[in-house]
Amino acid sequence: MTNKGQILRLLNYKNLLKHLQTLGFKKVFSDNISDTLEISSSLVRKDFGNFGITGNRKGGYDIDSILAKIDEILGKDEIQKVIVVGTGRIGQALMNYQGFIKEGIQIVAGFDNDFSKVSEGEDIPILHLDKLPEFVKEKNIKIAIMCVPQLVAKHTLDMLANSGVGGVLNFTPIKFQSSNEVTVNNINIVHELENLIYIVNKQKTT
Amino acid sequence: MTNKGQILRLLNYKNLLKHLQTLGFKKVFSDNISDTLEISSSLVRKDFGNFGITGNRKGGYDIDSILAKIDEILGKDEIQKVIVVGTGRIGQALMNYQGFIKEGIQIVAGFDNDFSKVSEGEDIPILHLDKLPEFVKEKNIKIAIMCVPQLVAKHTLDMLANSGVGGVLNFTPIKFQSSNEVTVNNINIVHELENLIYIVNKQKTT
DNA sequence: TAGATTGTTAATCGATTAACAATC
DNA sequence: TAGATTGTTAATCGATTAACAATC
Repeated sequence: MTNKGQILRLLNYKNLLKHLQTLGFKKVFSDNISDTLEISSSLVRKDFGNFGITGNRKGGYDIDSILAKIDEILGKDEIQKVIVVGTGRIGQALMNYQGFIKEGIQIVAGFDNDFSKVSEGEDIPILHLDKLPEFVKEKNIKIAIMCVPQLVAKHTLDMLANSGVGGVLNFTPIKFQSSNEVTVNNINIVHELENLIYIVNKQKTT
Repeated sequence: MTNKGQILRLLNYKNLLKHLQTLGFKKVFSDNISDTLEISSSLVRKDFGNFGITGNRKGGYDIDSILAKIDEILGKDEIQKVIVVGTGRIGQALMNYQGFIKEGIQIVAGFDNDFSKVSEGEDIPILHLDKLPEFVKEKNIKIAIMCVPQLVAKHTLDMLANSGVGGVLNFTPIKFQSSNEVTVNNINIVHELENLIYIVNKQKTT
């Protein structure tokens, strides 16, 4: 019932509706949403239907109710603890990214193989990789962001899976498949950029 | 003819084939590729067909030829100059990311609104945002990575489009639509993480 | 009521896969 | 030749959209 893009779409609905809320709107029609997000109003209504969000014929949907329902669907009742593995530039940038906390995501620690990076006293401590399995088990960590060098990516992923992490957001250039133990979502920044370059160059020649 | 995921798939083929090349392989069958990448061999052959990559019945495909062809398709003959707009933690991490250059992508400058960030003498200079339009025109920049705060994202995108940039890789949380002037590819890290959290939490309860 | 919007079913669309003839 | 793989067409699949009855 839930297809791949549906949750990402739900998050877009959420962003838009929160914006409308700050503008003082109470009600919204599927048409309003479809105009802004450039998808059909049918899809908006279908998504809402799939997730049990109901409206009033003629009256549209109540923004507060949708937002409450979306948060319920996403399980926003408790803070999600996330670790960052690999504290190079990108890892550190993500550790300190300010956009997570208001979505209920808390980066609780970084991990690195390099002892000189270790700094246990900080707000968000950086611990040595050796301590990862114990930390994950003790704190019941389910989600990790992986920003390690390509060469150790496979090994790191295995370590995460063996420690009980269930989901990994993978920023390394290696594309991993999800397994029974661990769901991997791959973000390949170089590929995204190359794809964009391709599109732009094609446009130029058309 | 070229559909949305096709170029990203081509980049995955490239990665795999380069790996096979280092292992000493000369030939590859569509079956080999499909096994590793978890797509059907039909799709591999169809992609190759669409891009004019031909093989030999029985003999498979020649790895060197495919790689040459892929680079040709991607337009890898000249270095792509890219700028980074917004030099916060993520912007700076991307400016210094080592993975770009071997794919022919060169970050030529960063831009920031904050004068204290400006440092023109560096390897990759950070210039003030005011100098962006002139820089883009002079150096004929077509691609920008945008990592500015949400509040100035819209304004920055407009500035980029007006300056002649044709493609923007957008890391801000605001989802922009592509227009006639500028193609925008959005990467929303928070949404990717929330999506992953959703998947992992659902698995747990199933 | 008349008009407008939801909820839902059927139609469409596009991407992927299966199947198989051609052929090396 | 016999066997295996490409190249390509037809079938399938899933997601999105169109359409419209129900109804506020």
